[in-house]
Amino acid sequence: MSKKVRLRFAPSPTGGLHLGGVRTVLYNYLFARQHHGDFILRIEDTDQSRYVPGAEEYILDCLAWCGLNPDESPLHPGAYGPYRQSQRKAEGLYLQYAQQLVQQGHAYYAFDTPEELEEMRTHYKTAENPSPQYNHVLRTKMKNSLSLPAEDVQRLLDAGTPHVIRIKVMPGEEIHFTDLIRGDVTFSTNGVDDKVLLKADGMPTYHLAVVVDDHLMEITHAFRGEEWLPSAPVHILLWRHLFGEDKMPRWAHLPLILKPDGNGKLSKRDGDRLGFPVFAMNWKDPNTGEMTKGFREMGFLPESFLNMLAMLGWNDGSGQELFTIEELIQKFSLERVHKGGAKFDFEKAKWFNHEWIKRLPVTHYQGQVQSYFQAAGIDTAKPGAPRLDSVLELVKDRCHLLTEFVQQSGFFFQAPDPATIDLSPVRPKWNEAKQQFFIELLNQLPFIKTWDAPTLEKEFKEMAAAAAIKPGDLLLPLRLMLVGGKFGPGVFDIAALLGPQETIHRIRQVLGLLRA
RNA sequence: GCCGCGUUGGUCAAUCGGUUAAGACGCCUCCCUUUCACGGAGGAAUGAGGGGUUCGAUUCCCCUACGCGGUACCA
Repeated sequence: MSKKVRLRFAPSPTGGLHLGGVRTVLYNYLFARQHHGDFILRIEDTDQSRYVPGAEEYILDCLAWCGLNPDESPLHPGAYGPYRQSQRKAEGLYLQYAQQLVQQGHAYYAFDTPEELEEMRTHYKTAENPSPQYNHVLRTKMKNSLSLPAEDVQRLLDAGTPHVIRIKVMPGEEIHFTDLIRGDVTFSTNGVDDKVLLKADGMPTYHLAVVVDDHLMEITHAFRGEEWLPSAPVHILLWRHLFGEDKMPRWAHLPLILKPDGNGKLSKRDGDRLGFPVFAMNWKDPNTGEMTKGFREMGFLPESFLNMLAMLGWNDGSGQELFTIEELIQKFSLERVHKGGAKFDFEKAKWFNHEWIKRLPVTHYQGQVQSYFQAAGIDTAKPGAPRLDSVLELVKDRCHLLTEFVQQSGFFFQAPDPATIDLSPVRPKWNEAKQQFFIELLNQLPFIKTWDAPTLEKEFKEMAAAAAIKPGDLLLPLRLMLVGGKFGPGVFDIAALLGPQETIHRIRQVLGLLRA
């Protein structure tokens, strides 16, 4: 009987949730669900200097919006708590393992101050080696329990001298592991430095924490961004010394999401610069007060957001691009995840959203659209107004973003101001015959027995024929009267939803202007 | 610099040694629509370079180039 599959997403609460982070969550979630396992959220708040209030709650909110709710989290603890590393540190979880490593001879105390480290780096920096590492050769020249006499070390320790614990990496060894996406990856320990495991403030670094916590939480599979690949050997060494390499979770290093122009990781700045969101939801930096737009507020459906992210680095090989979350759970496979990074394409993202707007029932997103109307000061519920769902149904084909419903259908609820309508497209060709036609139309409209689009169209065309005017010459004026612009669904569909009273009212208003 | 990982159209990408190298987004043309879209039909556009291996390489191997990531008491 194999162990239950358990995966974790371990963000540090330092700001908005990046779309790459959401994709990592998604892949975690899909894999966990597919294997009937657990998906865990663990907060990596080991850097107190980067603590941002509200960030953790924000991450939870983003996951909730996406529907990627963890089975265990700080809010819903399971049997493996606590789920914040700061709390785990308070329980002394990390210190004991760090000390165990020192006792085993796999780690050591280092007393170098930040200034001394800085000095070392500038001192040993050369053209060939711009970033000297605290490693097996340099550690002999530094202040640590390997270079200092035992008595000195004990004295420093007794005096409470600030110190860190570093891993002791032995040179000349090949470390390799099998990445679930990349296959065999090999490193030489010669290039691995003596990473700090436990900081002077007693907090573990990511390196120690991720290993200890993954073990204690019985994580079986660990997905993370490709930027972590270079530190994998440190984690493997730690696993070997602490818990046994065979107990280590299977690693998968996900490809990066790149900026659309040029190269490099997609950053919040790229979004600002190019005009698209990078965070899942609006994020307001509590320190600067700066607000960064999110996909949700930009008018994205969680269904399309996830679908789009899933396809950024993965496909099922069939050419299918539209997937429900259930289909993704069923079909997702790490073997089909790309190795190379993918440039983010906002146009394609909007296409996904458009597809989902079309395929989902409008009632599914009516609430959110309603809030956009509200924000625009448009009351969709005033007496006599068309039903919002009918309106949305009619215009959804032309909306890529939920926010576009306002521009596309606002006129249903708020009559265009006749004074501001641009009548120039019809004015030059306006004549007495047309004027008469609309006067006659106004007279006939109240007598239409069945107020629906087909009937209206039939009546309208019959009248046009009787007046010997091409219907085409009358449609644009009618559209301008009802809509206020050259856009929107079929005019008769619009009139049908508007109802007789409002239709007549709008025609009359503008007709008066055209006569002048 | 060093280490690691990558590299099929503008972008996302299929192909797991033999194909006219799919499909999608975007772009262009046409049709539909007496608005704008949707939809439909077409079109332009791709294997970084060089060596091997092989009857045959986009596919396997090596080198080069390029890109990215890492090289913190940040994650």
